[in-house]
Amino acid sequence: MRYWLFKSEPDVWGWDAQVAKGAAGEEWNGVRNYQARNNMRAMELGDRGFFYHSNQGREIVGIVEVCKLAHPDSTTDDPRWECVDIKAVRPMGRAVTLDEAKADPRLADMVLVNNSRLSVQPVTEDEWRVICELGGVEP
DNA sequence: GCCAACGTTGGC
DNA sequence: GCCAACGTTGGC
Repeated sequence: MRYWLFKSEPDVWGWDAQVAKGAAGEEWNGVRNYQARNNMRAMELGDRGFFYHSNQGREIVGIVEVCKLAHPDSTTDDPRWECVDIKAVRPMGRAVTLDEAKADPRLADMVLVNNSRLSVQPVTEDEWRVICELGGVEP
C-alpha cells in the first residue's frame, strides 16, 4: 500500500463534495499533467491519500482511498489522460496547514513543500505518519 | 491580483 | 531537437 496526496481548489471540488459522493467515490478527473497522471497509473486499489485544499485553505483536510484503478478521463476524448476514482474515508481530526508542514523538519523533503505545482503526488510512509500525528488521526 | 515556477506547444 | 512563447498553477 502506498500513499498519495490529491490537490484541489475547494471552490471547484472540495472535501465536502468528495464526502457527498460517499462510498461510490468519484473520478479524480481534469488532470492534464504527465507526472500527475503517471502517479495515478501507479496507484493500486486501497491506496490511501490526503485530500488537500489549494489556494483557499492551503491545508490537508481529509483522507481518501483509491476505489477504482486508472481509466480514461471522462472529461476529455484525448486518450493520453487517465484518472482513478477516490472515495472519502475520514476527515482529519484537525486540518494540517501548508505552513505547519513547512515548519516541521520531518517534512522538509515532502513534495507538497518543495513542488507546489504537482497536483497528484506521492507521500512517503514516514510523511504519512507525521501528517496523521499532526492531524490527530490514526495512520 | 500578482508573479514565479513550471509544463507544454510549435516554429524552425 | 532546441528553445521561445505561451498557458497554468498556486503561494503570497
